[in-house]
Order: sequence, then C-alpha cells, then structure tokens
Amino acid sequence: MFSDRDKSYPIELVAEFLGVNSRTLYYYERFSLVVPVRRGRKRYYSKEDISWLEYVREMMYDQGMNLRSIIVLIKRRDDVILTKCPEDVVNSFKNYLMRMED
Amino acid sequence: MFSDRDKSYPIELVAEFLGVNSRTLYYYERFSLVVPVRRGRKRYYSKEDISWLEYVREMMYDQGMNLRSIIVLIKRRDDVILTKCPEDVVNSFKNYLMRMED
DNA sequence: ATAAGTTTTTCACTTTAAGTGAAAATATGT
DNA sequence: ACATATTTTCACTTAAAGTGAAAAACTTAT
Repeated sequence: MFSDRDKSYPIELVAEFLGVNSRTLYYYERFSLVVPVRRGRKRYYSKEDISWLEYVREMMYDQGMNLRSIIVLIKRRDDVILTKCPEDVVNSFKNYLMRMED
Repeated sequence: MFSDRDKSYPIELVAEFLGVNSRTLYYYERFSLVVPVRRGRKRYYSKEDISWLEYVREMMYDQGMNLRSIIVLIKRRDDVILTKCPEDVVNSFKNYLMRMED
C-alpha cells in the first residue's frame, strides 16, 4: 500500500520540517546526497529521504562532520575504515572525549 | 626487537616526511588524533603514527574529509554507520561520482 | 496572450574549521 | 647565566557550507 519510499512531500514542507532553508536541499542535491523525484518541475521527497536527511543533519551539526565525509561514507559503505588507527590514539581519544564533556 | 610502535621519530622529521608544518601535528594532538610520547619535553612518533597520519592526510586531502569526521569515525569504529542511507541515494551518488571523474 | 504566482537557479555574501607565520614562553645543556 | 631548541599562543588566511535576494523559468487562470 503505502511505503516510506513514496516520494510525496514537496520541498518547502521538508525544509520546514527539518528546519533548514530549501536552498540547502538544492545544495545537497548537487552531491546526490538526497534524490527527490520530479513531477513536472516540482521536487518530491519520501519519508525515507526525510529520515536520511535528519541523520545527515545530526552527523553535521551534532558531530561536526562535513558533507564530503558523508559522501566518502556512502562511497565506502561496505569497506572497513580506520583499520590503521593505532590503539593509543583510540585510548587517548577516549580521554579527549571525556575532556570535551564540559 | 624493533616494532612499528616504537616512538622514536622527532616531530620535525615526521612533519618533513609528511610534508606538513609541525604546527599541524601539534594541532592534531589537541584532538588526540595522534599521540606522540614525550621524553623530556620533546615529542617522538612511531612508524605506526606516521602511517596513520599519512592515512589521515589522504582522507582529508584526497577525499575532502574534515578532522571532526575522522574523530567521529574513531568514536564509532565498531558501529555500523549509514544504514539509513536510501538505496536511490547510493545509486544516484554513483552517477554523481562518475560525473566528477572529469 | 498575458498577468500573477510558484519553483528553481544564479550570484554574491557570511560564517566557521583547518592550517600557518611569527613572536613569546619554556626548558635544556654548557 | 647564556645560547639553543622546542613548545605555546595569537592573529591571520583559506575554503567549504549555507543563505538572502534577485533573476529566470515554468504553470495556471482569466
């Protein structure tokens, strides 16, 4: 019947829901970070798109990641990243995170 | 006997080898992205540190990732990231990558 | 056909992280 | 104490992310 992949939400509604400028969604589209469907010239997004974008925003704003990194993650989706990271970096990094909790 | 984890290379040598300013290594250290050992007040790095830093530089310069993202990756090392990414984003993103190969 | 209204696109500007130069501070060896 | 080397601090530069405003393109009603 209905699916989270149904593209039925117009850009303004999605932008408002996410609390971003609709220009930001156009901007993301340039990198294929989200792919709305076009009916006529209008863009429509799915629920899945919306939750993906929420996740992207969280990665960017809560974590401070940049767009490029998310793009790299998509590209390397199935790869193992960071195998080269030394243990003492991981340990010391945990301390860094502790310090930052202030 | 000797190990890639032996911290024996001074900062200037490492910086020169990597082609970066030694200030950059101090900068990375603030985020625990690399953890030299201190003998007296001098810093010493291991071969493992150096290849880790090479990898970090590659992620940043070849891929355009930022420091924060690498930090997030360390933090989430064992997590599955990007499970929320919709398939059509992955597909469309592949086209985007193709377009960029010019 | 054209006027009115929407959506999209473009241009230029703002903000922030990453990086660096230079000077000041700190430590080491003689 | 002095000379030298390393570290730390401050202020500046550069580039990506995001946005405001205007122009362009398209749609629809009269």
